[in-house]
Amino acid sequence: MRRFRGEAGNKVDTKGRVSIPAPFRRVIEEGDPDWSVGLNPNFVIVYGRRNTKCLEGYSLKSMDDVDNLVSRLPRYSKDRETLERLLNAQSVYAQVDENGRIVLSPKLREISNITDKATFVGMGDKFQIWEPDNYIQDMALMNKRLSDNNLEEEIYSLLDYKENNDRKI
Amino acid sequence: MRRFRGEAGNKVDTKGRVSIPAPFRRVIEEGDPDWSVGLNPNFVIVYGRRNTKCLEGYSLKSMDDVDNLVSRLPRYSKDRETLERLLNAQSVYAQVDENGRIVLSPKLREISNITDKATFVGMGDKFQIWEPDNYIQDMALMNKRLSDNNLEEEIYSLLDYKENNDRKI
DNA sequence: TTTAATAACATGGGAAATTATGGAAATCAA
DNA sequence: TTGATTTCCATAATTTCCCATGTTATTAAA
Repeated sequence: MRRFRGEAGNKVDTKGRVSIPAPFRRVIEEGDPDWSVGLNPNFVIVYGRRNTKCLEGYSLKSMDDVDNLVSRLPRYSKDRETLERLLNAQSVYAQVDENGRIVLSPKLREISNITDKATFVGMGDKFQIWEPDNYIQDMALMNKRLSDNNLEEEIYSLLDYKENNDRKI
Repeated sequence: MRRFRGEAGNKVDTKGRVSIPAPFRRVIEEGDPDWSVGLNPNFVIVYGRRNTKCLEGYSLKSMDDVDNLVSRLPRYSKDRETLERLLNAQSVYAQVDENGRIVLSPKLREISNITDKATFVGMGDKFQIWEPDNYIQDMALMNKRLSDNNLEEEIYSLLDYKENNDRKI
C-alpha cells in the first residue's frame, strides 16, 4: 500500500478551492474501495485535532482502521465517546473533483488559519494541511526539540525496537 | 538480498534527470515487490536527514521495514509523529524510467546542493546522493575523525558487538 | 586470443500527457 | 432573484514519455 509522502505548497483561491498534490491523489484513489479510473475518489478530513492547528486527511481505508481501533473501546465509555467526537464528529467527507481539487469550507479555513496558501504534508497513512507559516513554525519547533535534547540518534534508535525484541525472544 | 555497494558519479541535466548507477538499479528492482522485467521499479528518496547534506535512497522493501516499525509506536504520540515527519514528510517516491534515470526535483537539488553532477554512494540497505564536492569533504571529515582519535582499528572491533551481546543472553 | 557482433549504459532532445490554476457557465438554496 | 456553490472549460508550466546517439561492457566467432 502506497503511503502519503512529501511536502507540497498549493494556492487556495477565493472560493476555497485547492489542488491535492498529484502523488497524494494516487494514495487517496488507492484507499477508496469504490474508486476506479474516471471516478472522483473520496476521503475524510478531520479537523478536531487538538494542540495542532492543522487539518488531517485520511484515505477511506486508513480512516476505517482508526475507526476500528475506536470500536474496540467499551461502548458508552467516556474515552470512546471522546474519540468519536474528535474523529467522527469533527470530520467531513471530501471528494476530489475532476481537476484534482477539493473545496475547503470557510469553517475548515478558519480552523486551520488557511487563507490563500496551503502546505500539504505526507504522514504515511494520513496527511496534514497547514497554513504555510504555521507549518514552518511547527517544523522549527520539532527540530529545536531534537537538537536541544540531543534526540537525533535516540529518535532513530526507536527503529531498533524490532531487533531488540527478536533478541529477547 | 543484494546490497548497495560502490561509488559512482553521474551527470545531472537541466531537467534534473540523472542516471541511477546500473548496479544500484538491480538492488532497487529486487527491493520492489511489484517489479518484474520490463517494468520501472520504484523506490523512496528521503531528504530530511539532519546534519547531513545528502539525499538517501531506500528500496521499497527496506523503507517498508522502517515504516512498519514506526507504525508500532502509538498513534499521535510525539515520537511517532516526529519520525513520520523525518521519514514520510521529508521523502518522496521516485520511479526509475526506461533509461535508468530519475528526476531530482528543484527542491531536492536545492536541499542537496546538487547542480550538474551527483555522486552515488552505496551504504548497504540504502544509498546516498551527494553533491560531489560535499561528498569529498564528508569523506575527509570522516577520515580525520578516525585518525585524530586513533580509531582505525577500534572501529572494526565494533563489529563484534552483536556477538558479545548474544553471549550475554 | 584477437576481432567482430551484440547488448547494456549514460546522456541529449523533442513530443505528449499531466498538473496546477484561473475564469465562466450552470445549478442550487434561500 | 441573488448569493453561493458546483460543474465545465481554458491554459501555462511542468513532468513524463519516447526516440536517438555515442560509449562502454559483454558475448560470440574466427
